[in-house]
Amino acid sequence: MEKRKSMEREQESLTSELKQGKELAEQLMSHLHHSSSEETRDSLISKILFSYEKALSLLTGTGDGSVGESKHITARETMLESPTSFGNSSPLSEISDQDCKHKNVFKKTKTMPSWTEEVKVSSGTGLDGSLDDGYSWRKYGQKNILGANHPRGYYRCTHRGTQGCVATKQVQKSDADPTTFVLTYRGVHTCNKASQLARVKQGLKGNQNKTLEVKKAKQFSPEMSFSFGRAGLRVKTENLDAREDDIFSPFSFPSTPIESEMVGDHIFCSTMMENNLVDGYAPIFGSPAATFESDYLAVSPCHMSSFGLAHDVQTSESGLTEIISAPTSVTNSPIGDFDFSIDDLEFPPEYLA
DNA sequence: CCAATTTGACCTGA
DNA sequence: TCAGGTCAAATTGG
Repeated sequence: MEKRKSMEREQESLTSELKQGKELAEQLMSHLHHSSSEETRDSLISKILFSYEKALSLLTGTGDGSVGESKHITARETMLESPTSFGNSSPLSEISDQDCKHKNVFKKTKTMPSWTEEVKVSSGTGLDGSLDDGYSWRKYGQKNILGANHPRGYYRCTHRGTQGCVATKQVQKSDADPTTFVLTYRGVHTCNKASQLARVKQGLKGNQNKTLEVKKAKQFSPEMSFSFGRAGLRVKTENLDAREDDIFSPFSFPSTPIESEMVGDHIFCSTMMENNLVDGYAPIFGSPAATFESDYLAVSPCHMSSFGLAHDVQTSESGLTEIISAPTSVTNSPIGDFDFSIDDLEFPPEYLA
């Protein structure tokens, strides 16, 4: 019961930090509209970041240390699928698994990494189901889920047949918030596209230390019911002119754990997840989370982004959960992107499709 | 014509 | 037995 109290306190602090972050963001927005001095804006941005970092530290327990639930989470970590089934294991092994499919389909998916994302789209954008994450998916099924108002769509990588890519994802509209989609990714992309993306991403730079921090935080999400997203980060650009294409960028999720950051935190989520899994059930907080893929990690500090409560996002298989929310006024240029923009990236042609 | 989606049947694990 | 996940034939769309 002690624990519960401390959790409540912690949540309060967190909420307050997040609120503050939101307020600051709003201030910033208004400053933007009134073309205030750059200093003012910078200062606001710094405050916002600080606020989020603080919130994050509350989550990770690296801050005031009031986070008492972390181990609990760690324990749950073991729910993650066999670390040897992916990550540093060669994708080929999975492919060969496929060879002996027939009846092994379910087994296979069970041994795959999986994580969940909650994507909030602004209403009226009609983006439903088209949350482009850079990979091409092919729908192979849809099911009504018990207790859910909306059906769940099942997608697999288009290159499954040609390249044996085993990545799959599920998309389901949230009951609570129809503008939110819960995406559950399973498996690692082994298709060319995956490596292309990886290469592109490799070109990005960032702050690795922060990345690790984010990673640690992300590890929490599934257990603590906290989700991370960029909502709070997207402090600005009320630029409603943003085209729908831009809308997609916030949704450029990591479709594969093998990938690292893209433009947002969600990506390392996958990466880190993989890393941690690869580490076996290594201690989350002490884990360097630096394994084979760590070179890809390149994230700007501000990707600490925001978190929200993800009540309904808990996934069965210990998926990582994150909320990526787009502000109602669709925008681009999340704060974390100051170092680069999507436009700077050379996406493979089909990526833009 | 080919690739993607739809949808009911089927399979599996709990 | 049932819910979730996948298959695959039929359908649709470019």
